[in-house]
Amino acid sequence: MTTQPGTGTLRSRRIARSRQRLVEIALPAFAERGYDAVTVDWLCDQAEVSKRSFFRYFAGKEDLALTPLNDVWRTLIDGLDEVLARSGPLLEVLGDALVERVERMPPGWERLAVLSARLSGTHPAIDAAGMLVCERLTQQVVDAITARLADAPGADLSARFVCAVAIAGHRAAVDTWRSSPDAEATATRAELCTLIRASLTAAPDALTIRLP
Amino acid sequence: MTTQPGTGTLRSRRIARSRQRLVEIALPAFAERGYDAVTVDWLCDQAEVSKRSFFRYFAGKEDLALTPLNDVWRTLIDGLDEVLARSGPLLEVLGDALVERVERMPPGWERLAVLSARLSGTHPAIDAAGMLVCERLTQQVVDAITARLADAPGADLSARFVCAVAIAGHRAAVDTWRSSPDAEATATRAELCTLIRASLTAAPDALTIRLP
DNA sequence: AGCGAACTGGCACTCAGTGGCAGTTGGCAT
DNA sequence: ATGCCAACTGCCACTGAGTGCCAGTTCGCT
Repeated sequence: MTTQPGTGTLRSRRIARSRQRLVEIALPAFAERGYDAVTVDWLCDQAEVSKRSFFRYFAGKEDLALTPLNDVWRTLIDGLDEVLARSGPLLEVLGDALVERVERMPPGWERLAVLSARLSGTHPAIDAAGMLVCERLTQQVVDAITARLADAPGADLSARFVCAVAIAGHRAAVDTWRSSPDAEATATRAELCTLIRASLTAAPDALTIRLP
Repeated sequence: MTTQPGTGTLRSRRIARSRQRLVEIALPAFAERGYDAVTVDWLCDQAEVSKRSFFRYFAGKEDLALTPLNDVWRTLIDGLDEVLARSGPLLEVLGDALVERVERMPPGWERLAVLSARLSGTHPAIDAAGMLVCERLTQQVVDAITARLADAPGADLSARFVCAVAIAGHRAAVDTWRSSPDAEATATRAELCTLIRASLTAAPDALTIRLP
């Protein structure tokens, strides 16, 4: 989690700083020397964190690699109650909420997010770890929706589809975003938000595409 | 791959038999003693296959665990050209093709598929590996569609959404299927096919679900 | 000031997965 | 039938991710 500095207890700030340091060291290193060539042991050395603590901070090496991207989903999951209390088409509500979270990421998020997105493009295992977090979101949304819309038949299935589409739209947007020329230096979160909105508004019609 | 016995060269049949033996030993063992408690080394001992060969046959332990389910997707990917040559709504075409592959799985597939599906429900890492194969399908479909429908703007995005929905529908169907009482002994592929069809026909409307 | 809970580091360990290489075997041309 | 070659196989040593354990530390709270 990219906790804002100056929040919470001394302890939790120390943890947040260690996490941050690890991410800040890891992502450029992955980009430069390759994901596999950078070992967890080396990272821990650099960041002066014990390996044991590393695995207390992150669910694994892949989780570390995806921190910037996953933080978006995680903050969405955290605030899900508020989001699902809104009204309107679920897909729109989720899309808006997603964009909001991206907008609220801490400054400097873009640079790391691009690196993270590139890694997930080249390393299937990392990509898979990313989908896992999304899957957790889906599960939460489905649970909440079945509770809230208990009377509507098939609401759980609908919720699943909407999440799948939201996630697919986000993925498509990120793919485009990270591939823009010189993205690492110049890509902005505003661009990403626009891409997300664009793909999600195209979604409903997209489903009817036909083969000739 | 669940290759039919008696197909191909002597060599490839031996490989297929070794693969099959590993799956047949592994899935019940996973179910009985837990995924983590069953080591690759032990499996290789039992199946009389060297560890080195194990990793030649399977992309990893998770791949082994998902063989029955992944085989469906893999055969779909293999025959994709024929499938995309059909005409009609892409979602329907994909759904039909998916159901066909399930119907054509070798006899006895159900029992292993249920075990596989249960594992993927309890072990996120396995689940993730499963999504990876689906991701490969998506990629292929997107590529093929952009080539075929080069003129239609946003066809690639549409293809992505359709795949996402097809996959989500399949997942939902499998979840229900594997949870039916005594599934391991009694679940049939016909039931699964019905479930898949049912969720996919519900999909287009599902996207419009609203929060109150 | 000092208690208790939460966190930390270090170490040894397990196990998935890989590299390298020598030995074998099936496919195939003759 | 024979023999060659490429593909496959087994074996062994190795790397590196991730975990269990436990004694020591640190912070928050009273």
